[in-house]
Order: sequence, then structure tokens, then C-alpha cells
Amino acid sequence: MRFDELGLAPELLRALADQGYTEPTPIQAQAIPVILAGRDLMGGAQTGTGKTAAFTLPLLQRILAFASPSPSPARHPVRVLMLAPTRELAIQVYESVKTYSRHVPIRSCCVFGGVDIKPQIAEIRCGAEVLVATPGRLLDLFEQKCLNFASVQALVLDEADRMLDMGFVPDVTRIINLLPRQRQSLLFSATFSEEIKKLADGMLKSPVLIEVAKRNTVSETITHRVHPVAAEAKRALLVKLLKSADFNQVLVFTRTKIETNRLARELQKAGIAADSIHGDKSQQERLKVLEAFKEGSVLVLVATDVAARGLDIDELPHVINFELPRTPEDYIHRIGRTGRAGKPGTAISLVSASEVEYLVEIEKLIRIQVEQVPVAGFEPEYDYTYPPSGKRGHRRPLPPPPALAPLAAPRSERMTGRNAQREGANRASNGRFPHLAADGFDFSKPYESPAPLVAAVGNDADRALHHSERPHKPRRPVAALLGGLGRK
DNA sequence: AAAAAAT
Repeated sequence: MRFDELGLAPELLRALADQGYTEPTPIQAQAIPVILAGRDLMGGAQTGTGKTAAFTLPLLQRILAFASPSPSPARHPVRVLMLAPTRELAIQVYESVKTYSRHVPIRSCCVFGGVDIKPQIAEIRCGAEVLVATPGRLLDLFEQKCLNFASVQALVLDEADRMLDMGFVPDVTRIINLLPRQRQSLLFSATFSEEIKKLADGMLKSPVLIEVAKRNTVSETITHRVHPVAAEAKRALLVKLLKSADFNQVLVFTRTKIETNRLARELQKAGIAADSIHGDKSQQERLKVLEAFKEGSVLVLVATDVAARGLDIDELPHVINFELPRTPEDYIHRIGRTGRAGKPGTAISLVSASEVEYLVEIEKLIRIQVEQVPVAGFEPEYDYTYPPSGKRGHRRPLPPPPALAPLAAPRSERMTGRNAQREGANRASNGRFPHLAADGFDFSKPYESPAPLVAAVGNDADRALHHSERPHKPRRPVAALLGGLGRK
């Protein structure tokens, strides 16, 4: 399959050729014809598979059919709106739009918070067919009457499951309700929880579902590894790992902004070229640090989940989870920063006893049992393996030192002693995930997160049921918001 | 119980 078989305009093919691209990735080959045909689309694909170009190219082509050569702003109304969950991601999408539109008379513009709004107002006044934005600033500009959505023909939600989760839903819903009902809607993400899928269905008209690789899977070029370690020993272990020859450029994730700062400082003290990025830093600082990391003057970037999604860092070999993320989906996004475009990558997680439950959820979601490798001198006091009872998050104190050896031994060896007990369970899960099968997990069905991101979606009967199950908990007002979500 | 996104 080649790009020139997809019916794209010569000018777009030329822009692709400028980048050295001749063959579409699977998501591009499947999504481009669907988008050209004007259909709604839900696109699930692993990170690093060319999602951005998959929607940018055909949307540019659709605008092209009506493009105006006139310089008047009135003749360049917003036709395509692209929303992203972080400012850096919006910039990245915008750069892609710029790249592919270089040979066509289409204007584009990018707006996001954290920077002076005036230049953005000036730019919008000049007119742009493609507008890339983060939700807050877009609404700000709308309230200042700088924007008119009347001519929007297509909406793209990049990282759609994030755009539709609790924190974003109010803003995104407001924006959607400002757009013309008659429009094309495209949703893209590497992960779609069942809850988000339901919510998304409400805003799509007979959508085409494209799942290139299976939903909620990770790149096969990534090697996963867990180092069990006591929480107090994590920093020392991280320093040791980073100082070992195996590492050069590394992205390290923590769970809080404060820990991000503290850890970066500690690494600097240890003589490691580290810096941190999180949402409390100024936008200028965020971009500067990211740039330093991309060009290589910063070798270790310590980040919150602000950097978990979409960021395309060239040939990043390693991601380390200093702390596991709260939701298993975020693990997929975090480690998706490595192993991009078929290149190899390693994803290492430092897991303490309190995080074992997160690990179990992650292993279920990605359907991989991650190898656990204790590091000499950092062996934890607890055994992190799953006990025969199958009870999650169980931890038991290990016998004194001599018994540390079995913990360090390969997992398979430890398993053998329990084989008899687990035979039945093993068969149920093809023998691949004995501890999960023992827990009653069905591998023939898609995984459903036990903690709904959205409290209640669906018809009144569903809601009533949900309500009666948990009379003690007040329902969140999400249902009210959903009522207005682009229902036709 | 956290991070992101407007000021």
C-alpha cells in the first residue's frame, strides 16, 4: 500500500514525500479513506503509529475542496477544530498540520493557555481553517467573541479518552454544544475504557470503529520489567540504575508534582543531568525543559502525567515508572513514549508493596505478566508474588536473609511448588496468567476497569440501578452534563 | 486521592 493509492491530493503527497514517507501505517491506510468519505470515526491505535497524520491529511484534503485563495479572514473561517489534553500536545499536533499543509493554501492556528492571549487573538483575526487548541483557552477566546464556530465541519479529539474523563468533560461538553450539529467527529486514542466508549458513542453518528492493534495493548517492541523495592529505597535504586551503563536518555514518571521536583533535585545532586516537568511550571519553563530533553542536554526527565500522552520524543529508549500510575490506562500511555515506530524500548517500574494492586490491574489490562527482577542490595522485605489464595495485594513478610534467594530466583521456579494447586486455574487462562485466573479473571473478554471513570451513563433504568446499588454515595452531576452532549 | 486545563 502506498500513499498515492489513497486518493490524496498531489500537494499533500508532496508534503509527505518531503518527509520521506511513501507508505501509510496501518491506521493511516484504514482511517484516511473513511475520513475522506466524511464518516465519523473512533480510532484506536497504539502510540507512535502515526495517528496524527491519519486525521490531519484527509481533513486537509476535505478543506482543500473549498479552500479560498482570498486573503480576507471572512473567507477563512474555522472548518476543522482539533482538541488536545495538554498544551505540548496541541503544539505537536499543530506542527504536524503545518508540515502537511505546506503546499496548500490552508491556514492554521494553535491556541492554548499559559501564554499571552493577545498574539493568539491577532492570529485568529487573520483567519484559519484549522484550529488546534486546548479546551480552556478556546472557551476563553470564545467568550471574548474572537471565535465563531458556525462553519466548523469537523471536530477531532486527540487522546479522546482523556478529553472525555471527569476533569475535562465540562469544558469539552460546552465546546461540543457550541459546534454545529451537522459535522464530522473523529476520536483517537490508544486506550478506550468501556465507560469512555459509551460516552463517545453518544457524540458520534454511525461511527466507523478502527482498531489497528487491539485496544488497550502495548507495542511488542517494548520490554517490560518490574523491580520490587521498598518505597524508602526507591530513590537510591533509581540512582543506581541511572548510573549503570545501560542507561542514557530516560523519562521517569512520578505521581505528584512535588515528588517530581524532589526527585529531579536529588538526581542532580548525584551528578545526573536531570530536570523536571509538570503542570505547575510556567509554560515557558515546560517548553524549555522539553526542548532540552529532546536535544539531549537533559538526560533524565522527571515528569508527572503531563508528559504521559502523545509526546513524540525521537528514539527514546527507556521509560521508568518511579511510581505506578493510578489507572492502568495511564501505564499504556506513559510507556508509549518509548518503542515508537517499531523501535525497541524498555519500560521499567519500581514497585513497592503498596503498589502491588496497581500492578495487578496493569497486567490484566495489557495482558502481560511482567517479569519481576529484584536488584541486589535492594531486595524488598516483602514477597510481591501472588499467593495461592489469589487474593490481590497480599503481602507477606519474608523469612530472614537466607530466604531472600528464592525471591531473586526466576519466577517460574517459584511457581512449580504451587502447580498442583493451580492446575485448574491454569487451564482456564491458557496457563499464562495463573494468579489472575485464580482471581476469577476471564481472558476471553475485553478487560473492564473496576472503577468507572464516569459515574453513570445510559438510560434512566441503568441510572436507577446504579443508584440503588450505592445509596450511600451521592451521585456526581455527570449525568446532567451528558444530557447535553451532542445528542441528535 | 492526582494531574491536566483559563485567569
